[in-house]
Amino acid sequence: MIDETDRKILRLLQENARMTNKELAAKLDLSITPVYERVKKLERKGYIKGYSARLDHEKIGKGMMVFMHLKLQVHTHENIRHVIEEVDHLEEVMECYHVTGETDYLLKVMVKDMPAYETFVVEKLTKIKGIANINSSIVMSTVKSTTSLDV
Amino acid sequence: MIDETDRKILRLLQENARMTNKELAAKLDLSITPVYERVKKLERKGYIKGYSARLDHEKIGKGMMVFMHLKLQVHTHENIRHVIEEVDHLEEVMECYHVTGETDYLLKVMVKDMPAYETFVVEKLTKIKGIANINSSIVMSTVKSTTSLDV
DNA sequence: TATGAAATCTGCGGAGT
DNA sequence: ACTCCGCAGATTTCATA
Repeated sequence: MIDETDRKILRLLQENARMTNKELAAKLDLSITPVYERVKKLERKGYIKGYSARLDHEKIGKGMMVFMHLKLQVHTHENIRHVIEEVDHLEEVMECYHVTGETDYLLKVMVKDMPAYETFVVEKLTKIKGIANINSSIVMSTVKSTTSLDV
Repeated sequence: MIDETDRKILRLLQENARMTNKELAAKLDLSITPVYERVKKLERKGYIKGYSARLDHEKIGKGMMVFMHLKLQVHTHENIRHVIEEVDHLEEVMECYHVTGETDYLLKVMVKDMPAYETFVVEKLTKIKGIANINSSIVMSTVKSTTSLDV
């Protein structure tokens, strides 16, 4: 199990994954060695799965975000497996979840702009066999977006 | 503008933000100095917004994810501002978008489990004035989840 | 906790395009 | 002017006691 000090480390590394052990130690009022060992332990035990750079979507040409609700035609094991496999390969699909409710799957899609979105839908998504229905919610603005969980 | 070398750096840092300049240099067939300068430039120009540790949701007690579609009662400027402000403060809300379609806002919510989810809905979300309707999609499984954009 | 060697970071001078 | 390289002092990492 992890204690409050570990949780503080996780909080700080969520905000800035490149913070040095020295900086962490200063904020936690510890010496460098125990911090170093705690971070290694958190990585080893899988609490920390990795470290990512957060990029500016607009600047790198992914200014458009769309949430797409997919409904399957038939819920056979084979059809589900096929759709999942195809969706998984699409680079525009950042996230895909099997959800409860009206629809079966929820996709977060990121593309450059509206023409790119149309191409994605026409050339890729609708070519996948087994999808009965697509309902899209285009993101007009981001009210909140964080990757930092409340540890 | 950024070139192919910069894009490679972005790709690599999206996968592992803690990669050293030495490692980056080896993969890019460059010496350490230009890599160092390019990374600093990408940070300075805002292509890189920061670095985050990716945590294991289950392990840190956020095993349940729910997408919530909110519809507002009235779309006055004042009501919108109020709802946005309240939602922004909720630690369970990881993301909130203003979207097109049937509903007004889409929220990604992360909580420990079903009781925690119920508490969140009853004690926090439904106490916000101005929300007419909530439609929830509970995540049963994650088919795909990546933070790495196709740079 | 503290020490110290190894690795890495980081800024500068300089060369090539 | 831009991007590269190598050098060297400062800083950080990480094993050891």
